[in-house]
Amino acid sequence: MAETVLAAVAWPYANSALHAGQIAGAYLPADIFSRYHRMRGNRTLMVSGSDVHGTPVTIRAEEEGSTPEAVIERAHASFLDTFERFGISFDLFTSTGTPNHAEVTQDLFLRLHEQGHIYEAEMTMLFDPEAERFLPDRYVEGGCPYCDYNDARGDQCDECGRTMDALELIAPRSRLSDATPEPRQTNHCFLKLSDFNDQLLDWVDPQTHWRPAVRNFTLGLLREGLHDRAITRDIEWGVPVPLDGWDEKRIYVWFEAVIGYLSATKEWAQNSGQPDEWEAWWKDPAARTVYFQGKDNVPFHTTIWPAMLLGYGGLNLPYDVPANQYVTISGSKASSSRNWAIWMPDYLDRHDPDPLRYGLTAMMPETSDTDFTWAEYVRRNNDELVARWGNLVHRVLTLTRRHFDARVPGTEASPSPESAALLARVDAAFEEVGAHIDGLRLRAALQTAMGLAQEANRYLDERAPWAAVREDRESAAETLSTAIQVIAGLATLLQPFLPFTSPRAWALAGCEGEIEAAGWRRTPVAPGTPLPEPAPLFRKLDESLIDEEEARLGQ
RNA sequence: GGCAGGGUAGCUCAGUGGUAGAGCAGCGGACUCAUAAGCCGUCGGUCGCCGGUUCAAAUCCGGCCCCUGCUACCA
Repeated sequence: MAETVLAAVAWPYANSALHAGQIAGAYLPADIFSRYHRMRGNRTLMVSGSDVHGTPVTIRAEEEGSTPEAVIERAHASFLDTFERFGISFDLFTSTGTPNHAEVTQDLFLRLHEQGHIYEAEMTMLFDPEAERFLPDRYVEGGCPYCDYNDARGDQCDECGRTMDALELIAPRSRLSDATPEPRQTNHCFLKLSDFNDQLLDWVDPQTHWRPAVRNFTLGLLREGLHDRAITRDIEWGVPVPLDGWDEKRIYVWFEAVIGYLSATKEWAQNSGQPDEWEAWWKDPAARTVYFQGKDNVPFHTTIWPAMLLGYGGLNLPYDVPANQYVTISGSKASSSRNWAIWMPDYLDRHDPDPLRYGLTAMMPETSDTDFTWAEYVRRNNDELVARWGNLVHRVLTLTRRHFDARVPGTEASPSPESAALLARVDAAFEEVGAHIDGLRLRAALQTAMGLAQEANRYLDERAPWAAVREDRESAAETLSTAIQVIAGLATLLQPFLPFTSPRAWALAGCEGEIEAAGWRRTPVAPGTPLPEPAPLFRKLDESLIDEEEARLGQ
């Protein structure tokens, strides 16, 4: 029976391009997962969008003498371009700036307000008298109250690592104007998270299929007890608060952005001409909603968003939040300010998408941080993609072309035991790889598929069709025909991971039509099928690339 | 400080009670269809340290050391 699956992917903040860490953390796993489920014939929807509100966008616009709209338009276009060129197959990548999103957000806000889960209260915030605006904690700097560091940020001291309240800073100053911020009382709406603490504990505790790090961390938060949080701000750039007398304030981004999963589904349904279709993912209890995130986003998706959903009522809670750990680059944490990152637009201008998709999947940080190095990237490309998989395809097809007139060889002989065994292994791999992908064990899934390429190479060496063709043409025909079937199967198994090169391998093996439409199964290729001229699937990379790319880091 | 993850062959890592594994690097071999790729064999580890449970521990328990991340009213 077909399943219903929603891949809800992190909303990137619209003030810079995407880097490889974000891709490995959320977009690539979501894409592999979604491609697999589509091929399986499941009702699959993958959505996300640009997170466009909040202070950083406004300030960026001011620095550039531009407008928030211009800043986010540029970022949004960059995201779309990256997804297109890297093969991240969203069904909808929208933005939190749409009228639909504002509508859905306000509906949710009002319902929670009516139910008493949102209340109003005074709070103290720091106000910059020169810039005439309230300041987020990180826009205030000053002396750290715990150590003697003088340039601590209002949320955390970079020197000693302690977190603090911005009001604790010694001699605070605004990062916008250098003025001394003054504490001011201001009225805000608070989400009563404490209402949901017990319900959330009861819900999270049995989620044993969650990754241990995600579940344990969430249980820790809940056992400490959730604090109510202000969900409005004194800013102009954001979704208006749908209450009388609140014209000067906006709904705060972290409350609003997570609602994007729901509003994006609704937008997709409207676009598809069936406005009620969104309910398939949000109201059918059998539907699975999977939230792809980096580990820094776990609290929002395992406590705050579920609390909002519980308060609203009638909508599905997350099925899983397979948050990934971080990818470090050559041993150091990625950093925009130090330009220590692999920027996707930059990468895609110089390299092919599949080798990076492969490399990131093979080292995906599913349980702990992992380190990306260009040396490992080149090695995986040359040893695994070129030598193991690409070469398997190439050697089989060139042999067939030379000795069997570029057609899938026909054979009278019944398959040898080795051939039957190999085909059976490929067929069995569909369940095995599928189960790994469905369980978000993507490294294991890819390893299983690539292990078959190695088996196929071993099979070829044992059968030696290049020698057999001289004394036992039937045997060579049978071997090559089998190898072509195996290649067709492997192309399908690898399609979720390598969507650019797998269709080419599929076509080289004589398959016709769309690989994804053929479904999650091995497609047989009939004897006599003409084969196209073989061309390498991957380019072997020169070692000099390592030094060139490393030299770019930190520049 | 608290919490979490990790410390296994030169390198990157898999392995959660029963004679230590993979890939790469090194060495050797047979082969020669292929982007000199592929295949086979081999070298190589007191599984962070100490103690405990057990017939049996990398695997369970306790303590300690080291690394990384998180610690949410940043987005």
